[in-house]
Amino acid sequence: MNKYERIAQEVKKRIIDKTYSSDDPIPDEISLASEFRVSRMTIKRALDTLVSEGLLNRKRGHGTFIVKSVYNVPVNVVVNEMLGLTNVLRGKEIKSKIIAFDVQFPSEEVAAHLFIDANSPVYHVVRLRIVEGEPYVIERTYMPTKLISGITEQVLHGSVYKHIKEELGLNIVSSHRTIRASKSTELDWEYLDCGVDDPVLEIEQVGYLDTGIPFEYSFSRHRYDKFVFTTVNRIR
Amino acid sequence: MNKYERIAQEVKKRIIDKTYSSDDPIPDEISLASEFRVSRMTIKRALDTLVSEGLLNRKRGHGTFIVKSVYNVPVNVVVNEMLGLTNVLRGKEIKSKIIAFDVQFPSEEVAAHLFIDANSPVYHVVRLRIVEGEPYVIERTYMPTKLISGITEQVLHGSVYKHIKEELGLNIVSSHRTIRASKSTELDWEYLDCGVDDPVLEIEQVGYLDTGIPFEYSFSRHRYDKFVFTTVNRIR
DNA sequence: GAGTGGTCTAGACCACTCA
DNA sequence: GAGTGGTCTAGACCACTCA
Repeated sequence: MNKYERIAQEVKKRIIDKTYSSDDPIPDEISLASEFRVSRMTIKRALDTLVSEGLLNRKRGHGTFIVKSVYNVPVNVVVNEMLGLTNVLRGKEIKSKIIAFDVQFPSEEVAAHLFIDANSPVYHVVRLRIVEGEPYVIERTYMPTKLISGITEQVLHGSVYKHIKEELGLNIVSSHRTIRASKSTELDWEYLDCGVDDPVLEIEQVGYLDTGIPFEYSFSRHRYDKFVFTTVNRIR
Repeated sequence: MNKYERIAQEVKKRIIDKTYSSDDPIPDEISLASEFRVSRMTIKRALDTLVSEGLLNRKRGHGTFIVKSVYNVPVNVVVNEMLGLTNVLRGKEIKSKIIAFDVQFPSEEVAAHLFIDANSPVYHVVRLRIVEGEPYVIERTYMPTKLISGITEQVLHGSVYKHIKEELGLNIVSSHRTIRASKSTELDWEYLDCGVDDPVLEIEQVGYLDTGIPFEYSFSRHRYDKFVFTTVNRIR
């Protein structure tokens, strides 16, 4: 682990166990640098990560403060699903029901999002993910067969992300997401076990490899009464 | 403007006008440092901002690449509404219809989110924001009267954020948001002019001042067929 | 082995806040 | 004026990628 990660972790610990009171600023950067025997830039880097996590708040000329709401941590769920469900819900029992699995030519929309032409085939997968026996999400995913090869029913019953990383040796680095409310459809009623007039929280996502190439275009549909999406925004 | 902001802007320009081809890496950090006559750390800082905007992608030992999807920029809307609608939609005609405006004791939920006790009064405001003649969003907002004083109908017809900044001299720095799909209610049918079985995209938000103190707790409800929320995620 | 980005240093000067 | 965080420098060493 890097110095700045180690320091961020330690400061986070001190915030949570109230070694640092939320009434006063935490120690200034120069003191922290001397305590941890690192340069001030490294302290700054460590605190940067805590600021972006929403735990700290800096005020030039004044100090670095603990965000008051740190203590009521949200219960939410849908936040880093892009690492793959298998990763996010580690330790829970995850099952997948394959609703559709075929290869097709991409629609114009799919081709545009995956940055491929209309003649490059894509996998089309619809899966219901079941967590601890409860229907969790319906995922509709498109992946270029050329880039993401070797998808089988067996892979689909496990983790596609693991297959991409470990079998194909590719690195997933980022995703662009669009979140919307949607009317529920027959598929939702049947598999998410939701009411006919229940809405659905849909997350549209394009996932990118470290090469900058998109590897998946997907739509994840969640029950409106069980899932929310959370973010921290910071004005600069 | 700082050096790193200026450089980020210039590099962004070169990406968009294709001075840098998306097939090759952009120039390495040492070359950029020498071109802009700054240190490598400053280049790094400039590129950091473009990486977090989703335009660039770094690969250690290899180079810095343009994310292919840069060229199809999304049309979306709900992304930085926290700066206040008046700010985000600058130049457009924004009207506000005040549906409710009163002072009340906070519910347990409101008190907890605003970090106040049950005896501290809060403003309770429900506004319909109308942009270019179209209903845009219904906002239900709670603000502690002690912290955010001087709210009047006149302020509510303009920008509350402007009031907070310019009249009260407070600095808004961040917000925590929860996004969900919700069933529409009578209020939505009436004011958002949506169908009885249309869902609504709701954003729950706690806004923070630079002191770390929450100043508003709000719920913004948008038509599901006109609004989406977008984010960029990056795995570290 | 040459070239790349990642981390880190030990300083400097500055802008801002508060007393 | 003392104390704080913000920006920036000119280097160093390292881990990783590719040929």
